[in-house]
Amino acid sequence: MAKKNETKKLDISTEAKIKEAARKVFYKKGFAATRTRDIADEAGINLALLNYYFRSKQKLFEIIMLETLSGFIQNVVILLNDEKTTLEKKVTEIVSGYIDLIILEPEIPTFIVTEIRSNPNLLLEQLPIKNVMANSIFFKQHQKAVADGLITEPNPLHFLMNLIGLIVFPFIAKPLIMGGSGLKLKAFNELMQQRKNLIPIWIKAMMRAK
Amino acid sequence: MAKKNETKKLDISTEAKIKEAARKVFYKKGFAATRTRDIADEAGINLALLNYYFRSKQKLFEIIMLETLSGFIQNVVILLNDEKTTLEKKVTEIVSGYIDLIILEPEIPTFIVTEIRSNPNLLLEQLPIKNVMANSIFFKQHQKAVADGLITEPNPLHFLMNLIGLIVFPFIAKPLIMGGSGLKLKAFNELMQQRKNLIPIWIKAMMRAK
DNA sequence: CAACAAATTAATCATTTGATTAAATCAATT
DNA sequence: AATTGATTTAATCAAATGATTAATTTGTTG
Repeated sequence: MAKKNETKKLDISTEAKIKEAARKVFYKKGFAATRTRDIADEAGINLALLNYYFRSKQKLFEIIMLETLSGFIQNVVILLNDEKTTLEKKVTEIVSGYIDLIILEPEIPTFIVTEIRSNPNLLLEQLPIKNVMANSIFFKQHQKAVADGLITEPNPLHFLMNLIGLIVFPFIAKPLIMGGSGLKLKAFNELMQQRKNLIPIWIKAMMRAK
Repeated sequence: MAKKNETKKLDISTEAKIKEAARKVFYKKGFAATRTRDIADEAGINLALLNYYFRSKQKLFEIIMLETLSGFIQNVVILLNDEKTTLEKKVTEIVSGYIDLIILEPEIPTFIVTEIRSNPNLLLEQLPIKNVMANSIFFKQHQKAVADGLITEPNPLHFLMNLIGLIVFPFIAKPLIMGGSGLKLKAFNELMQQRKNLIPIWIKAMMRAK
């Protein structure tokens, strides 16, 4: 076998081409509906090369899935563990960061939702979100805000579900929203941009409600 | 051909058995990952009977999908067009109705999201949500509440996205939430039950925020 | 019961699809 | 140029899969 670094340029070029094609097709259609031939065509390579570089459709998928999941979730985990930011600041950063990210890659949320359904265990146990979350700065700050009477609902899961839901749900329901309202893509995205300002205001109001 | 009513009992029995099995498997795995043999096994019938009664996997799927979609969406459309209820009452009814419904059939939201991705046009154009929505009582009530200064954000789409998102998102993200928090199903459902009371309070607070 | 249509089954088909193989090409090294 | 190993291709395989067919069973009607 050739050592990777001796032919790195070419390796990266072909291997990366396949990976990018796979990402695109998997994002759009999901694992079950994706044909390895679709990926090969999208990448402009011979079908056998896919198996040459990645052994199987499943293996290739797992690479894409793991990269996507960790990129998407670790993002928020890091922000939630920032000691230097207030709870309020965390909210605005998460909202703004996620909305921008999802507008760039709009298929990711639905991709994650769809594929985790088929295999909840495998993928979730790879990522140590459980421990990281339980000891997060966010949880401590939330707890304190509850103690100080600034937040009514004591369960931080509601806070998180609401925050992420308000951000992500419109993208997941995008086809329904666009179809049901007649909005075009540009108008939809403008609506999402508005939410960068609106969601933090809403969250603040919700959490104080009783 | 025998007329349907002459052998109705048996027809319904077998045909319905297949449909119920199809619903179950499609809900769980989605169209692409479902094998007609899975459905046949689940229904306890011979594979050929599926095609005998429904002509093809696609046709059978479309029946299930249409029933599911209209059941799920028409539900809210009707509530939104009730002249006799206030905006506030509409919120509590939608929240309560949907959460109960989804706890009974937890795979529906993800099923809809997944399958509309593969075919946004076909299915949405079958349902006349566009017209019904634009002229809904809800829209008028919302408009009035904005004029009266009771609601800050004038776009009713934000209202709807927030309401439905707060209800539905936790179910869509259920595997992630349960995996990330360690909650068991029963605890998760209790959390959802809490939200029947919480969401209306939150919505009210959000809509008045500025 | 005879006759006929409907319902059901077992067997099979044709395609699709993920994967492999063997040969060909390319690129670097001597 | 010859050698060697990595990369790429065309052809093909075997299994899976949606669908059909032909025969059998069941049920109804005259």
